[in-house]
Amino acid sequence: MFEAKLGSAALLKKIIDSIRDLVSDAPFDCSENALCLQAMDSSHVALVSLKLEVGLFETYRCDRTINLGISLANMAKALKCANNDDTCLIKYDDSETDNIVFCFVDTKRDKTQEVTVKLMDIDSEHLGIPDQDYACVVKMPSSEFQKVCRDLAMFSDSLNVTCTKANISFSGKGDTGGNVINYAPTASADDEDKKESVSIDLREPVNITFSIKYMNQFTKASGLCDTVKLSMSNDVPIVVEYDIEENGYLRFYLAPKIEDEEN
Amino acid sequence: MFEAKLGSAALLKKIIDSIRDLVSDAPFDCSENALCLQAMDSSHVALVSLKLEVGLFETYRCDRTINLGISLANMAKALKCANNDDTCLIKYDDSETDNIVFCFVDTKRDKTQEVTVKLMDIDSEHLGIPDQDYACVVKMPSSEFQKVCRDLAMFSDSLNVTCTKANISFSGKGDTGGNVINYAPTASADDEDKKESVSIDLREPVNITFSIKYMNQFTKASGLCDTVKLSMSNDVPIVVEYDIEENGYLRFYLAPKIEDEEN
DNA sequence: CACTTCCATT
DNA sequence: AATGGAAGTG
Repeated sequence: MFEAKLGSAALLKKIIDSIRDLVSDAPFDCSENALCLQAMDSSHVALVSLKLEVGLFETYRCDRTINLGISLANMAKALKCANNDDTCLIKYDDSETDNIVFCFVDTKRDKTQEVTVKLMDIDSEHLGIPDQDYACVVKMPSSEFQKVCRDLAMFSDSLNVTCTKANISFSGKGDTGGNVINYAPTASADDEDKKESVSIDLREPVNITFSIKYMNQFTKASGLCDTVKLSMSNDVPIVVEYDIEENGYLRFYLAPKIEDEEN
Repeated sequence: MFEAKLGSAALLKKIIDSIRDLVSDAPFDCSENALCLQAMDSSHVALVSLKLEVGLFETYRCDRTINLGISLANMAKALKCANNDDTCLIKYDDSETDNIVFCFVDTKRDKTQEVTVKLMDIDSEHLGIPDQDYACVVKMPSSEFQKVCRDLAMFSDSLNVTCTKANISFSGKGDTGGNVINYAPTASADDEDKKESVSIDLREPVNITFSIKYMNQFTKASGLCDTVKLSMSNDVPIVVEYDIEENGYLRFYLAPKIEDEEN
């Protein structure tokens, strides 16, 4: 038996909407401490890692570790049935192993809704991702990063990040044009302005290039968190991370492009 | 000579837009007391019945009963020419029997517009629909019913309604999932809350199933009225009714699906 | 947060 | 032409 209740269905909606274009079917790992999901995107280039800790839920009960494979398209359909501030209970009953049930309650309307979604078998290749130290960690407003990616995509297929202590530069170049965007990290470390500012925590300079198409997929999660954290080292996958209400995260991993010298 | 003037073209726009996908050509019965329309949908499964009583019009003149066949696509085109709060005069002149004319006036712009639409011959099979007593009459916010139909369509082709004194339940089930929506009728019969609430007037319990595709067509009329009335008896066509400003109605009739037992 | 409208897509 | 998504308004 697994049962977990979210105060509002909106959160889960946002999460699923931001990964469903990347991953069509995903295994949810339900355990005592958290609800997790890890999956490669369909072309096996990017990795999505989601963690929703117990603290996010109003109630949480997980009798035994279990893995539930779900079509995210169907899950999105189910969540679309909820109003944003409906309560959302996720329920899996061991006696009814084919399905997962989402119960939405709108108390002010005396309305109850039980949406059932069929489960599926997914071989969950739980990739151990090493927690590693990165040469450079940048935090910036997620809407700002979203715009950077959108703007660079105008002319380019790839996004180059060059970061020093004094500056972070995003750039892209294509046949018909190019674009370079620079941010100086905000001097004041005031927590006040933090949300609006770009901060750079740098051990050594970084110069690294990614497919912008995937980046633009990732930034669909911008609504989850005001701030995005980019963790980078040369020649290592970037981590694009959105915190979820202090009790979880949605992380995207993307390997750098191998630069074809002059081609 | 037939001449009837509506205070705003918006009303007629809404009406035509909500039935034009169901019925492509329709006969308007103009008589002394009302402008009526009855038509089967193109696949002869659903019936649309519209009545616009004299009270809806600012002026109304109908010398003799007459039937005007119109392509609703063309009528929609004509109405699209009007601003929503233009005045709308519908005019048919016996000396010009090929056409109907819509005159739109935007007084604050001193703008006048005459749109002429060609008439067509339609054999109007005026089906006498018996006024009957239904086992169950439910009133609920039309937007709510619209959402119910939309949500059920996510996983199912059909909508089952089960209604008792204490509860109304809409449900649907498909291969990949299902959905059950329950409403407890609002206890307070306060007219105040009436718009927000679900009311059930039940003589005997009902359990009946319909094609959701047609229901979703019907609910396009939700903008006409805050409340929808569902009149049901087992094995009898449902009536989905939207009142039009206390002086008319738009009703949809749909025969129940014959349940294939276990298949 | 929800509704409405508009735009883009299939 | 219809559906679904996005944006702006109340």
